[in-house]
This record gives sequence, C-alpha cells and structure tokens, in this order.
Amino acid sequence: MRRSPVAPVDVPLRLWVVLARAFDAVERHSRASIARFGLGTTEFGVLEVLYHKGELPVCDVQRRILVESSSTTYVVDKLVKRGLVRRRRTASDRRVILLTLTTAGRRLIGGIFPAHAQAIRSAVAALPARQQAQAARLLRTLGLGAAERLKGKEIRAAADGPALS
Amino acid sequence: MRRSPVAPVDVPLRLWVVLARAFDAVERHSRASIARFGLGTTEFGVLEVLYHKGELPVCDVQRRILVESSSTTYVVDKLVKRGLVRRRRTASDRRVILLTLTTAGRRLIGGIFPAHAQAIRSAVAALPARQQAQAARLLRTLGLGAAERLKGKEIRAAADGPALS
DNA sequence: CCAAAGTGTTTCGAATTCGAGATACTCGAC
DNA sequence: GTCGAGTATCTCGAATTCGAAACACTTTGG
Repeated sequence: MRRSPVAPVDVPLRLWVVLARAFDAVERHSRASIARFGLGTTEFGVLEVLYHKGELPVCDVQRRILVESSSTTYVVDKLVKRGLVRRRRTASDRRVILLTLTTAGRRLIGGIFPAHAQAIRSAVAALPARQQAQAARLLRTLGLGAAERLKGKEIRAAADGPALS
Repeated sequence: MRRSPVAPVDVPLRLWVVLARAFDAVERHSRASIARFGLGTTEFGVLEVLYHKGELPVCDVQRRILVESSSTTYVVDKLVKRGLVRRRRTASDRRVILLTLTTAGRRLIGGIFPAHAQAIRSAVAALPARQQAQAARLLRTLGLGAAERLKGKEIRAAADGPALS
C-alpha cells in the first residue's frame, strides 16, 4: 500500500492552486462587503487609496488597485460622475492628473471603511493572528519576487519580439 | 523617536493586501505563459482540469476554475467550437452534461502543460521549497475558512433577504 | 403520487476589463 | 535646441465576466 499513488504533488503548483483559491474566497467576502454600499471592487479601491494616501496621480492609484490603465480611467470617470472624486492638473508635470476625494467622497468612504475592515478581519479569521502575520510575510516575499521576475520577462520580451520577428 | 508613527498596522488588512498582490503577480506569469499558446486563463483551466481528472460534469469543472456558471458555459462553448472539448449527456442524471477532451484537446494541453508548470515554478521561486510548503498550508487553511464563512453568510442572506424585505 | 425545494445548465443583457494605439508631455543625449 | 526614448493619460472596440432568470430534471417529505 503506497502512500502516494499518483504523484508526490508538485509543491509550486499546489501553492499556486491554494493561493488562487484563498484569494477567490477572501475576495468574495470583500466584494460582498463592498456591494452593500453600491460600489464595485475597483471603485472602492480608488476611494480607499485616496482616503488613506490623500491626493495622488492616476498612475499611482492604478498601481495599487491592480487593474490596467484603461480600466482605471473608466472607474475614475464613474466616480467623478457620481461626485465622489475630482481630477486636477499639476503645474510641475502637465501629463499627470491628480485625484482627490470630494467632501461627499470622503464622507462616503469614511463611513464605509470600518465595516469593510471588519468584513476582511472576519474573512481571514481562520488563521490566528500569529499565522496571519507569518502568511503575510511569506506572501510579501512571494509577490515581490514574482513581480520582479515579471519585470525581467517584459524587458526580455520587448527586446526579443520586435527584433526577431 | 517612535517606532510606528502612524498605526501599528492592522494584520488582517495587511494580509489581504499582500494576498491580492501576490495573486496578481503570479497570475500575470500564468497568463503570459498561457497566452503563448493562444488560450485564455479560464480556457486553459477547463482543459487542464479535464486533462488531469478525466470526464467531468460542467458543475465540477466550474467549481475548480473559479468563475460563475454562466461564464463556464461561455468558455466551454468556445472550446467545443475549436474542437478541443466534447459535451455528452448522462443516463444517470439527465440534467448534467459531461465534458471530455477530444484527441486534439488532449494533444494540445499535453504539449502545453509542462511548459506552463515550469512558468509557475519560476513565478513562485522567490520562496524556497520549505517556505512554499508552509505558505501552501497556511493558504489552504485561510481559503477553506473563508469559503466556509462565505457559505454561512449566503444562507443567512437568503433567509433574511426575502423574509425581511 | 404530488408538491415543493433543490440542482445542473443555459440564455440574455449589462457591466467590467483588457489591449492596442492615440495624444500630450518630460527628460536626457547629442 | 531638438531628436528619441520614456511616461501619463485617455479612446476605442473587442473579449470576458457577471447576475438574474428560465428551463429541465431530481429529490424529499408528506
């Protein structure tokens, strides 16, 4: 009677699977929490970043909410139309557009955020605090490493692609 | 001179942020790896599940690829049109539709999978094997717990919603 | 056997996201 | 200064995803 009838399980692949599943499950909590207030995930993301970091260029916001630039424009447009966010030009660099919360926007996110934070706490509560911190450390390393390798690949692809085709 | 000028950082929120970032970074590797072969993430997901598990009902496939049922129909349709997957009815339960790879589908995914697995290994290589296993354990607990709490909430919402409105 | 509740799959329309490519601007090398 | 590469933002069309609801079938409990 063998212990492992098929394969000794590929650890990296297993990590990727459980990472995706964990993200999905927690994201559903997050989504549900946010949906209560009539916002989408990325809309909430924009408001939250501006709430905690203050006025920021679109590109900085984009990096934090993990969607492409064209999607960011779309989301910001909606928030501007709803009177929650304002666009403003800078003198220092005329390419960038700064985003700020309006008073209404600040009031909205300020009222929502605590409940949302609570929802996230409950979502990850299967791990005790100590293990949450440990998981966070490991995930940070994992994420930074993956992002780093990604940058390398992009550069290689950009150099190879046009040159070799 | 204080150690922590602002806040002592909320561990659950930080965990959620690094989880999302790690997922995003690894997912980009995965996406890029899969795109080389002219497939989308979910298309690949369907092929891979069928490759490793054999013939399966649509609903089983759906649970594993983490998209809603309507999206599953959409993706399976595309794969059927491309001649990679076949739909088949069962006598035992006439509601379910079984999915299988065609010969072409099996050949395709069989040729692709090793390279993809390699891409994933490289994506998560920032963590040594020991820590990968540790992260996988923590994420498994986290994901299962979050999914569990989610089920509870849905039931509560279904009971509350219609009754109280 | 029947009704009601539950499950598996699909349809449809709307919302979101992406990718490629414009546009406008900055910066560094020459 | 000016050319070219790089950056910030936006536009547009296409692909993907979702949610709600329809439909077909099965199961459960009288």
